[in-house]
Amino acid sequence: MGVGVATLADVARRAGVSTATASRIINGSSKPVTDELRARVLAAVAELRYVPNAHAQMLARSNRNAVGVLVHDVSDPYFAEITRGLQRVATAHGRLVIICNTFREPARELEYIDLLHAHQVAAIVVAGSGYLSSDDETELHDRMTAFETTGGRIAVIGRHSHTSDAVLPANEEGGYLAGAHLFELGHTAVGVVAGPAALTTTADRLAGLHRAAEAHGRRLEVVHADFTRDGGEAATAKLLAEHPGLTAVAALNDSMAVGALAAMRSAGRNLSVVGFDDMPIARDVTPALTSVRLPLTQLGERAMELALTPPADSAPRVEHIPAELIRRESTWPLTRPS
Amino acid sequence: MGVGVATLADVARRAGVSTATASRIINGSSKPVTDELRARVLAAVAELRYVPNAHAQMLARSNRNAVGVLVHDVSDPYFAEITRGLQRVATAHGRLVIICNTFREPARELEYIDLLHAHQVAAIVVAGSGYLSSDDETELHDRMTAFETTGGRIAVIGRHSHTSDAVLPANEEGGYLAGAHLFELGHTAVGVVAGPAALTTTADRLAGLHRAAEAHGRRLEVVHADFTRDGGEAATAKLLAEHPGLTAVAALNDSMAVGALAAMRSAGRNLSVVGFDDMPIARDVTPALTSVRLPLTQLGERAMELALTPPADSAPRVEHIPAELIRRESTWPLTRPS
DNA sequence: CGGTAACAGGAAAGCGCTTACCTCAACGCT
DNA sequence: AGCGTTGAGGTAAGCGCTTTCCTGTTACCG
Repeated sequence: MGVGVATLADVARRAGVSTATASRIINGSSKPVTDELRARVLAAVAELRYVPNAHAQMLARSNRNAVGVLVHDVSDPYFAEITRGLQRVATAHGRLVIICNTFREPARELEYIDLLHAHQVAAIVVAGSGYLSSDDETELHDRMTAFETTGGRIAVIGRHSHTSDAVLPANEEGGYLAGAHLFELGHTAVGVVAGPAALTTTADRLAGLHRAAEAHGRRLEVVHADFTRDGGEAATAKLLAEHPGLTAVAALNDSMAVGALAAMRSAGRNLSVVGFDDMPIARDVTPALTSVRLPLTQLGERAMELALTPPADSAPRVEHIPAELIRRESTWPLTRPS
Repeated sequence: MGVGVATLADVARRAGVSTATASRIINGSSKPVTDELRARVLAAVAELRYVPNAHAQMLARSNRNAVGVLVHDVSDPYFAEITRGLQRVATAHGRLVIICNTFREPARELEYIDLLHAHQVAAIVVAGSGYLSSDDETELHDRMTAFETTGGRIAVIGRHSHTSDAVLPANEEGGYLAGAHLFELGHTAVGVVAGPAALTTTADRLAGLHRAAEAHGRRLEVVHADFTRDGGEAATAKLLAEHPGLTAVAALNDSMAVGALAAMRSAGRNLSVVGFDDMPIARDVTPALTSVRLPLTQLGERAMELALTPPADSAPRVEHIPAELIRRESTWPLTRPS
């Protein structure tokens, strides 16, 4: 057993057939072959522990069978959930999924787009908020179209695009739902624990919140921080200190909401809080979080479906995924003792 | 711009040079080239938006530059954390990471091992508990050695292996820590919310718990369920119903511990509970979970380090990663009103 | 029984790169 | 002047597969 990998030629030689025949048998081609030879080749494959070189295969038959996925961080429950949906349908289509974590660094996004392009993936799904405006964003757009002109398909999730298929969660509407809920409970002084200002997700959710505020003739106190638990804790602490009169806060995602709960606990305060995304953790904290649910898995599924389905015509397809308010125990009418 | 992808030959033609020269320039080979030609080639690359075909490259220069990772499910916080560590060091070594979710299905593990093998990855890291005994396990072992004889390297995390490098979390010791903690607090009737009995992780942690029980002359009531929050809730409900005298429970991971908290809440009971893994959620539930901490990220880092470092000699290397008990508010002395 | 169609299998041309080897010219040396 | 060097670039042989022809058999038909 030499150090070299066994090749098709080795198998063919051992079975006393041509590489053509060996290839046909191994791939279950439609060409008819005697059982005799089939057996010999299969035996050789087993004995040599032959595993075909995927790169050579890709090169020879120039079909693309993998799909790439760009997410900020699969470890983040938000993206984990989306990724689950992506994987499900990709696997159902027999595609291999290559996941790339960009950690919200535009440079990494560019790098990965090229890398996936180089690997001849059939499609790329870009999940996650884009930036409101930046050179990187247009550069990214460039690379994406370059990929598309080679026959690759692109679908984006929660990122505005005028050229690619997109599936958009109802961030603005969800923000409105959260705001309306709080105002209808009678709260008049509400704070917002927002994510990074440059992200479109933050902007969209905030817009919905502001629309609700205007509809009720109120205004919001907004503090920005990272979309993390600790970010939420810090932002809430700041809100509590600077605006003691607040009776409710809206967090732009559940991680931040959990942080908000922690901040309130340390401050000995007890405001209503509404989260966003309805992550699994929402029902396990105390009080259980009222939250705006986004069907994340479905978001992923739809996106992958778009990416894998050839477009009917050239116009980019857009799908909107609705949001829904899930009421739990973290919000209550203003009259209740705070 | 035809539908076909631009190739090196296209670039060379457009720049009026040979493909050899083009290749050298693009890859920054050491061979000297006039600035004139370099400029022409680079211009052609830009104009054609040329991106080299990774498969052709892999085939030509037969070096392996990617590494594969097999995990049960990246969405699971436990594996997400490990994966983070794996990625960090892989990226530091300039390797591309291919993540494969096996969803604890042995068949999928086999499939992915072959797939990674076919893709000529430099190494494979298998993360996650193996099965106490099964045909699949030996079959898996077979494929792994097949991969290794072709020059690939393998490292496993938390899975016993006599042939590959391994990094082992202190599951048994951690179990002992959890048990000892409870017994030292005076509890005498403790239940265990365990994961699937067939997993080595369950077996190891349970072994530690039993060792602690014996050391204190006690016995444990064990119920098995899935390693999930819902599994933990169900198992705890069962425990509560069948053994009303229990005053404490040890959950074999934090997800189950969270489920245990939920079950106790619905049952109106209030026992001490100790979790395992010290996931981020541990500090955000009420009461905050006492838990056995395993440095998961480090586990991943060490494993990738082993996988990427050629072994000094042929003997498999084994690293042990210690566990530590983190005390929070979910455990208390028996004397306190339950 | 000659002719043809269906069959089994092989030869070889790529797929898009990298790289060992070769060529050609200009240069410097004795 | 003759010759070995060196510099700059090209030629072409693969890397390991797939697949399109192409060849030699065998079976079947009138």
